[in-house]
Amino acid sequence: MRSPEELTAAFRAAGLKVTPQRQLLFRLLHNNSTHPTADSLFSVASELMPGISLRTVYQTLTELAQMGEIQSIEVGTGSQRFDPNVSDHHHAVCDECGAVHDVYVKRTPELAGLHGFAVTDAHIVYRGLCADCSGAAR
Amino acid sequence: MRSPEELTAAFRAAGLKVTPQRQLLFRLLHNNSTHPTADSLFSVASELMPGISLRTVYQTLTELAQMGEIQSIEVGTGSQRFDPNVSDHHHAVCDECGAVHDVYVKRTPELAGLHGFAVTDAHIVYRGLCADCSGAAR
DNA sequence: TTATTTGTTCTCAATGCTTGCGAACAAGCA
DNA sequence: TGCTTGTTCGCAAGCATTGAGAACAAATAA
Repeated sequence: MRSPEELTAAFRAAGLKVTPQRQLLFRLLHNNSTHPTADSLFSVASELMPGISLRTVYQTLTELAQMGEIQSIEVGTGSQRFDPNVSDHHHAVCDECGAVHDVYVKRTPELAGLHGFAVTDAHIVYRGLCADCSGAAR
Repeated sequence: MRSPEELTAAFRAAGLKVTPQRQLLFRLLHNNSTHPTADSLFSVASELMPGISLRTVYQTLTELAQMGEIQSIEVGTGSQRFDPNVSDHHHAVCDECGAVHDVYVKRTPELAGLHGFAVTDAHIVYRGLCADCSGAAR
């Protein structure tokens, strides 16, 4: 996604208002590679802005997703996750700690054995253990 | 998954009881390639066995999944889907009608750009329009 | 600076999906 | 047939997410 400054301009250009809540979320999402859930963002946001509503977090995330600034992903962890990285990539989910990592793949395989399906998107979810969890202790 | 008869034997062998509810679900799942949700199975089951509980459907599906007879998949349609096809395959979801089709892929791409992640599973979800929806009229 | 408009935030309730719990029940075996 | 133990059912609770409406504040014009 674009920088908080650019988003501010983009929101205004779109006739949307730039509120402190939105600016906070812009900042929390910028360069954020943790693939946060709405709730985890809400937790962090609440510390910086007590009183902010979970509803507002959801709403802003939805808007950003509609604008194409972030993408909403579903990796089987029960709740939506949001990713400010909107380049074409995939995800690796650690079964141990739940961490989600970005993965780049040379070429997504063409589907086989199915005729007439017009693919517009393909998303791969890898599962396993991340470096931290598969490594050392435990 | 195995046939209703084999499942019956397997359940008994595992010390589990074979109830009419379970037998019905075995039959409804056998050769079922619709990737049903718990609720859609419940609807069909209810017509054949009025009074069956959605709770029982969930429970039996969970057991079958734990036994490895079916797999629970999550393709971003809001609810879990169950697939009696437990071979190594992937899924194509129609954005129009929601249908889920099985897809076989020659080789899942190795992940790149991420070090130390030990992959145990990879699942690809394709999105687009199925033959029925991308084809003719609409 | 103030007033006005219009989009935003917040609270609360409601939804959809899934699971926990406990009482009534029935399959399987002696 | 009777007993034991797993099963079913109904209901409530849990979590994630969304809808609705009143109070509010950003943006713009006066």
